[in-house]
Amino acid sequence: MVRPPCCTDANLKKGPWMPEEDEKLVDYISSNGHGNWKQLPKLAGLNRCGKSCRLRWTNYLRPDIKRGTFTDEEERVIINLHSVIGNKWSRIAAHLPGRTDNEIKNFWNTHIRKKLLQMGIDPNTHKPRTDLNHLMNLSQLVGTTQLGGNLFSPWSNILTLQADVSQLAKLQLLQNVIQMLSTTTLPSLDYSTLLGSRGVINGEKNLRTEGLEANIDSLLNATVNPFPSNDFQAVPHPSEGILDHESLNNSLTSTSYEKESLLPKLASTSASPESSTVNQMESNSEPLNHRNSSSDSSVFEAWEKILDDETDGSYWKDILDQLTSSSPSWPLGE
DNA sequence: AAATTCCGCAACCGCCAGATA
DNA sequence: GTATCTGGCGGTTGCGGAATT
Repeated sequence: MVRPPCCTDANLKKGPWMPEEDEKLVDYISSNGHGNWKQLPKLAGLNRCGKSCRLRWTNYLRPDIKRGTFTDEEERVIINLHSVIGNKWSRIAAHLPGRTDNEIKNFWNTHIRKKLLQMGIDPNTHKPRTDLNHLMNLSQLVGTTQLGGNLFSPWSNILTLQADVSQLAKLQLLQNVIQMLSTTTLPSLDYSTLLGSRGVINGEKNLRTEGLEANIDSLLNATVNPFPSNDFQAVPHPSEGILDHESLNNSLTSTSYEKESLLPKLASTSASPESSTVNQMESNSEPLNHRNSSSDSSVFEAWEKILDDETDGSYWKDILDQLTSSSPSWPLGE
């Protein structure tokens, strides 16, 4: 069965809306509601297809639309939700009153995506970019002649530029983490444990008894702000795993709700007052910082220490800023 | 000052899922 | 059970203004 296009009438107007068209649409919906979108244009005296009217209304004319730049908080919410559910813009929009899916989608594509890339984070996976080309390019750009088979030597070259012992230690750690990320698969987040441990949704729902049809959006509310900092932060704690859609669904469809999480706690990556919410929730429950990999523990511990030291949450930004200033043509693009 | 390139955003397109006859 | 309709969603396009050369 092949559906005909929604708007087959070639005489219907397309393109930007005129103020008088907007006025007609608003007037009609204000007094009659939108009802059947297909009938609406005719009833409202508009030479547009219903779909176009619906889009204009929902994305622009609706009275509860919130316009203007996105706040840092909104940005964090978008990033965190995106890390969980991906490009589900309407679902993300449901968590941001007054924002439309289209607006969020545009904001993602024009701002956040670039920002993540500039920070060396893959906007699709929300993981640090570890592709070899990226690192090899970096190597070439800093003029190294001593790769010596060590794929991570670019970091060392940068270190010589910085000549900073503190940075050396941090970058050494970063190297270890990247190496680990590139050679091992991060454990999937046991979402049910996470939720249980956080006293999900103010105790309004007991997921363990209400079953797996649990309201995913409610779950998302509980994880919407894992990086409670005033600074932009998208780099996940290396030990917290990625809240990808698959693992979310796996957790939601798994029957092993009682299994112990393999993951360390969801680290608050700053010491900002806002982080107390997460910390409080964690303190009310079983600690999640159990580790089953002793070989990784030193890296994790060091990482946590660095994060603890980074009270302003700007560690990654600083590092990347320094890297980019050392190498003006740092390959930021894809 | 003019030409060109870049960027952000509104709008369109095609597909899908749910509702209904 | 099936065909059709409608609304909704996500990806993409193209225009207009800003920035750069």
